Amino acid sequence: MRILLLEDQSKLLSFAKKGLEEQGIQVDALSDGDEAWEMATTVPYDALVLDIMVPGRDGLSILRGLREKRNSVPVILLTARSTLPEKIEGLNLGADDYMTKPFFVEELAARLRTVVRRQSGEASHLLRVEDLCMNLLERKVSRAGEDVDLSTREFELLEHLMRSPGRVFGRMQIYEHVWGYNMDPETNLVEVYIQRLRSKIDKEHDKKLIRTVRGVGYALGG
Amino acid sequence: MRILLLEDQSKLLSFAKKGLEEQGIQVDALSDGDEAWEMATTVPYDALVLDIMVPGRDGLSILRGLREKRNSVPVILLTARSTLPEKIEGLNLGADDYMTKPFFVEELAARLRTVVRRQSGEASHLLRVEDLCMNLLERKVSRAGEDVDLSTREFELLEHLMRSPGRVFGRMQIYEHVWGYNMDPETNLVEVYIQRLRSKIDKEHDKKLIRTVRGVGYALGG
DNA sequence: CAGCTTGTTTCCAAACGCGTAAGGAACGGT
DNA sequence: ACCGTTCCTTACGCGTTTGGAAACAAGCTG
Repeated sequence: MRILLLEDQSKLLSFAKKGLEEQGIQVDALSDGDEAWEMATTVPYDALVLDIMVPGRDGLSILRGLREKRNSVPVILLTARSTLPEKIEGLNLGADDYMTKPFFVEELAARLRTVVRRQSGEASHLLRVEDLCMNLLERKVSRAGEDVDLSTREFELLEHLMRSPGRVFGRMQIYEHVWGYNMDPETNLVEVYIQRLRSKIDKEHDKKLIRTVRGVGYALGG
Repeated sequence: MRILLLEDQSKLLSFAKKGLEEQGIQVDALSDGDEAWEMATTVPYDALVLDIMVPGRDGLSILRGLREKRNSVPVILLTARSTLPEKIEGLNLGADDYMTKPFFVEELAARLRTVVRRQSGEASHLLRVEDLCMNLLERKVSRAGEDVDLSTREFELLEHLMRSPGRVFGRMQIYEHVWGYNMDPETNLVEVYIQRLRSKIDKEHDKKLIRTVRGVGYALGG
């Protein structure tokens, strides 16, 4: 698999390149948007990973340009943790997934693989676990066909759980992904949000989707 | 998996310990280098995570000492973001990896697994002995297809037994791995938990998986 | 068989982890 | 600036888990 990686923080760039290559993914690492556009339009990559904010042409612009040219190469966007609205814009433009920085290289690799694998299939920005559906593009969630509305945090927490159905996540792990890593280990925020999710998702259904694993954490389905 | 974690910032220490333990990694957390040296040279850890700057013996010194003693335990060094030269020195001394602070506990866990796997060829997140299955990621156990639920300790004990099917473990050995080192040798906790496991796993099945070896200890299957 | 050692089972109090409610701070829209 | 929503913290009750101990059963040995 060969991909293009566009990211202007040189440290992150080289780190990610190295990490991906260890996992057998060929990486062309660039830090300039114009060069990236040049490459993306001439080399047949299996996927692109684009930071939204870079010098030269930015990631969104490149994505837009490619889609206008009917180029359907899978694209994963990188955004800073704060910029939420752009996520949606990116997905509307035809991005296949996004990641917030900082991220785990392992996870990026995993998402690259899924995004490339399903290239031939369909259902890009849809997550489903049993009768629970999440549409990343519209940022909507439904259980058994009925719409459920969630706050931003609730949504992100659920998204994280839905990305690996059945897998148990520890609280710290959830913190790190959903909130960021400077969290007070004594708080019980995760419990609070799990309870809110439950009240919206599991409360009026027979089958409970959110599972507690005492002393460890939570999992969805399975 | 059992590791030693040396780090002097108490907050980070407790945070990381908690996070790693959520992922099924047993952690002896220390903040003093001399103690760490003491432990590292007496307990057979699967890996060490050493901060470079700590009171007492520092991380690099411990690493150097171990390698001089031909001890090849995997070591991951922790460094402040700034200190670049020391990274190189650490790797030259035989460290297996390093991480800059601050870091995601999850990533540390991932690297620990890689580093340990590299060392001893460990496998997937699925353990199976006869018709008994354990899924480490989902933290679920089933016997003959039926789910069994276990408390944390029970799970850890079973995991330990399942990692070496057929092998007989002495009580002390089980203590050390499942509970930790500072245990009262007069108690019969292991027996109690073996009994609890049996009642959940062997009780209603013809074939008993947990075997007692009189005067020695217990084994699973075989 | 009697006595000793070793393992099994039962019981209980204390500690712990989780769920939940309530209140205040911060945010966002009008 | 106001109001409603979202976010985070704190605190408490409850059920489970845990570790310890002690009674009980099963093997060995002389």
